[in-house]
Amino acid sequence: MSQKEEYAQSELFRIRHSAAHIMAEAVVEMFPTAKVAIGPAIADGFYYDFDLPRSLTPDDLELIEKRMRELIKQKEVFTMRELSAAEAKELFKDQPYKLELIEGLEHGGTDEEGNPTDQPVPITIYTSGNFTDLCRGPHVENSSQINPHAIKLLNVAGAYWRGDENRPMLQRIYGTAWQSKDELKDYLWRLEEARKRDHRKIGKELDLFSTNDEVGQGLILWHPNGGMVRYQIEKFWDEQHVRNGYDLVYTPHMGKASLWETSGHLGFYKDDMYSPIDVEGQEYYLKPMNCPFHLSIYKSQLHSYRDLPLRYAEKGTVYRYERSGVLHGLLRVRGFTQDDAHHFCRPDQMPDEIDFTLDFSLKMLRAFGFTNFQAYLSTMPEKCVGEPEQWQAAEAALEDSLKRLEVPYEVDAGGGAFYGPKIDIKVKDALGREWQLSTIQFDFNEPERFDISYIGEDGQQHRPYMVHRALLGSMERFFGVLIEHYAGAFPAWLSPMQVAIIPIADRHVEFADEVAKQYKEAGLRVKVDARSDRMNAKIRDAQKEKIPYMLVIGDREMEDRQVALRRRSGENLGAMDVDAFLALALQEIADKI
RNA sequence: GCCGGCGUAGCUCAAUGGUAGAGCAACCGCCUUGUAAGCGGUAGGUUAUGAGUUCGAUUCUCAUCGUCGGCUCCA
Repeated sequence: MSQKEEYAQSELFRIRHSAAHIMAEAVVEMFPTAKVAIGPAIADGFYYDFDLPRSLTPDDLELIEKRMRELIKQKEVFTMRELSAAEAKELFKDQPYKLELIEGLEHGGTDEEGNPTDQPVPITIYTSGNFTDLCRGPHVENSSQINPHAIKLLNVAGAYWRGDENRPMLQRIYGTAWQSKDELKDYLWRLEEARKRDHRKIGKELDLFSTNDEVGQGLILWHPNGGMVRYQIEKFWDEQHVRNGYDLVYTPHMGKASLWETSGHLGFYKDDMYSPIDVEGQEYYLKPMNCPFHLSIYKSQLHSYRDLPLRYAEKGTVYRYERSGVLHGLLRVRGFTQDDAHHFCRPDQMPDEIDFTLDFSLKMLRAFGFTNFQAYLSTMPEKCVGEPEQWQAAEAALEDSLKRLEVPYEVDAGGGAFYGPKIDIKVKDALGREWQLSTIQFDFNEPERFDISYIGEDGQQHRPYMVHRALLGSMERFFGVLIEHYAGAFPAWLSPMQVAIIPIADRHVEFADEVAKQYKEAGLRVKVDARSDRMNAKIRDAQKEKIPYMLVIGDREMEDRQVALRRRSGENLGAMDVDAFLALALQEIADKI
């Protein structure tokens, strides 16, 4: 059973779903002309969509929440009744959204949660207190099972009816509900913690990156500190790729319209691409993907079956149109650098190639401190290109690799792109949140379109398998996730500044400079805080900058040519020889801790 | 793009229909310091941009831009 199904059957799910009804009751009481839409339980809580005569304010939420507590205390009983479509339509005659749902239930279509239903399903209503809702349940038996001190309304947001931007905009109230007050407290703490770790906030505090009105939305400026982190990531990435049989390639930021016609992007991806640029009467497009260029490199010469597999890797910067409302810090931008690669292999190499790719992917992610993975295998959709045998072989290879490497996974049957099946890997961060990073996708479309081939043992042309993969996803997104995972306190190997040397008084600065010079020559990123401030102030500033090592130098240290090490954790290791610290730091950096 | 909120100094935030103030940061000076803020001073703003209402707008209205929470989509 998937996590989702398990949740749907849990007590907590019923509590949240019921809380949504109680909330609707309170809202309808407050706005008798309200039209109600849908109100499901979701991860960590619930929501309900309403069509209301005016916009809700935070004050309204408080009133509604207060009223919910009163209603809960009235021990409202949830009673279910099945009825005919005609009866239901009469009952909800003033509720257009409900009528639409009833139509759907009657004829098949989609249910309350948007899942397709093949055939007419029984129509049920639930009544609690003065509120009756079209609903298939399940609910708690009565509202005393909802803990009035474990619910909280969180925010209001606009939401289209059925998620369709051509339909009316409704007001959605999000709430959370738990079994105990402590669980609620814990959840609110997690929300607060997430706010503190927000990469946009930390990005500003640590001067990592910014965006700028004049530059444009969704375009990231990497400041020196962020740039250093990125440089370290990329250096490691390059080394690992070269060591693992990749060829590094570099390709342009734009290409002629004909290239994108060949690749098919102008057919199926045009909405995500920017308007063409006119160059001497020819149309060029900024690249939304790197594949056509890698395919063009592949095509630049003949390939023998002996040359395969070939792996072209590139940190390729792409541009995709994103609607202004969806942009979000580093996580959703308009220009970003994918850590992209395309593998070309023979059919007989394909399973090993997938094994390699998944294994390499996990090793890379582990190097950055991620240890919890969840994979999603998406298989053949109804509308697709390629031969069914190819799909089956590819899906089998993907699934076998997941099993062999013991990655927990769920299958999204029919969820693949039209051009091939894929594995998406999500990592869990320090707060237990999931982020999608890696993706390993087969592509049965572009090899055809570009008509790529290799010469087999038989002297004939054969079509290779092509796999598209990104491990970190994009540098921007990955950086955002790293910032939140570490709350800005990067491991030493990634820290923009690794060592802060803190002379206690002016007379120690000269020795501090000497030590700094030695460390810099050994490859450490070091600064001397020579300001005339108190040592305490310098420590405080270094802590706020999240510098992993602080070295205090006073009379005693200078006398013995030592440094007193204080770690970012607050741990004070006392004085040690200048060389001893260097060895320690270099070791920890090499170990990526 | 759409619905709603927000936009005041580098940062975090005050204030008012009569042209703005604090803390931190910056700069200058004093202090020469022992594991998370020593003290004093100086400077810094066309209150996002544009238009309108008004004797007067930073405050009210509208538009634009940006941003935040969502819808949709995804790296």
